[in-house]
Amino acid sequence: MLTRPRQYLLIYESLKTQLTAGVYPKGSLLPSENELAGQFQTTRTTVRQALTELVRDGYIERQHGRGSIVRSERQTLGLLSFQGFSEVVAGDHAVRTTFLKPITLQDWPSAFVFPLTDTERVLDCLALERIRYADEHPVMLEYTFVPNVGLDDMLTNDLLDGSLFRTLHQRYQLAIIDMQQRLYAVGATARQAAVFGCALHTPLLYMERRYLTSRPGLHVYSQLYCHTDKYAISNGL
Amino acid sequence: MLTRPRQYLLIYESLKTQLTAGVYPKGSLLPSENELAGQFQTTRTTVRQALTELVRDGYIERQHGRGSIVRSERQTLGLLSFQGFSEVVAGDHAVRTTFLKPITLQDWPSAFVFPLTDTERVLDCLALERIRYADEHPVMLEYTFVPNVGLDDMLTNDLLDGSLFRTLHQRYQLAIIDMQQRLYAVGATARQAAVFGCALHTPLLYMERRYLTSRPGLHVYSQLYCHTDKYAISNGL
DNA sequence: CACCCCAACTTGTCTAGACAAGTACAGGCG
DNA sequence: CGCCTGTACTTGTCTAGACAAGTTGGGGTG
Repeated sequence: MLTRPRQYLLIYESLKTQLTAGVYPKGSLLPSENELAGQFQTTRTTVRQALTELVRDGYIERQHGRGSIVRSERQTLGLLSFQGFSEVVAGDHAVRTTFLKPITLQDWPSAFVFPLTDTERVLDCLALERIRYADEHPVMLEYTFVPNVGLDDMLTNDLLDGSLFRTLHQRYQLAIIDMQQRLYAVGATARQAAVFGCALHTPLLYMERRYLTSRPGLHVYSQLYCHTDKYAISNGL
Repeated sequence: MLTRPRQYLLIYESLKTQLTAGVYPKGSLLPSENELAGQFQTTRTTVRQALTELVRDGYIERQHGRGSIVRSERQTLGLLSFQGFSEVVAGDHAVRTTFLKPITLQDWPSAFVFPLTDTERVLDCLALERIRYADEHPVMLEYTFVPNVGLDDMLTNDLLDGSLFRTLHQRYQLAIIDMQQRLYAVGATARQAAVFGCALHTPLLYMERRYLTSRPGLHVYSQLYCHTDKYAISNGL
């Protein structure tokens, strides 16, 4: 009564598993149809059926004469993608970051808007307060909190290329793998109006972001206020 | 130098012409694959390639053991979840959607905020105007534009489970694989204030979103206004 | 009449090839 | 050095079958 397993689905599932596991980097090529046919002991037709499904699902693209190109490493990533500040302000603008105050080592804020994990609660945290400029206009006010897992010397060393995420990744092996956020529109407070040079109650974009890292139970948290009159917050659009 | 005409495209065009001319009544069956192979002096494989294209374009459905059915009405099923509205409003809330006006088939808006691809420019578009409610409070005003790739019967058929993305994927093989967006905070206009029942100039979150699909050069576009006083816009946080 | 079973027909899956057409790269030529 | 060209490799199209599996309808049986 068992239904015969369909080969092209087996191949499809196998490749999909590898793709979501990140076995093939984005932009790289899958093995050719002939190679796959050999690996799975079947014909090119059947392999092509599996590859067609992967195209339909958006995992790969195909290019005549070239091969099957991996389109995304992890289809499971959320829709709201995360990027650094320089990729986030729409268009080609000169971006710059200043610190409102030096990085501090402190307790987690009381009444923190994010729930902490048990791992994080027993640690103190690094706090960053930064202003981001596009073409010398202040566009973003960012408060960032990082659990202090041996990051003490970040207090004295500069960030690599000015990038927090690059520093965490290259110097501390903490990779950012996903991001969750809540979005609000709010009216500017007096302090924010002063920073952005705008009127009181000007609509600001307010984001609460939790970045998931490669270490379970460890996150980077950010609260961001954005002045979007001149510059949108974007990801690739 | 003439490129050899591709047989499956000839068959595809021939059938499409007959379908749009109403040669086959809705709900009736096309000639079987073997009959078509005979008519076009080719093999079943080639005929199947043409029929597969017609399914992708939404002209026909296929039923194992029965035949190729000319599209008319459709049933509801399936549970593929994509990041839709219900997952996007933070927390556990009863969500509901209403249409401000019926879905229309129209030209692309003049001065459209999104640049169109060549593929899209030659098509007309489906326009949706929807209000989203959380716990019976209006929280989102959404204008969506979909290039009309054989989606005409979306004008008369309901969305599967009320979900546009689910409908596009299951009924039209259009998978949403990525999203790009620009975010702004803006003050509510009179019209928006009326929809949300808020004061004029209340800060609203305004998003311009481009959804990439599994078909190159085809996108779904949305402009969204969100009232975030009571409900944040979130993804998983 | 109601029911079941079987035959004929349909689409789905798969094989084992062939040739066309696009791509990448090394090697030779100017 | 720059350019072209040939070759190996890739995907795209197509043939001529085979068997599996789902649907339909007719005929026989109770």
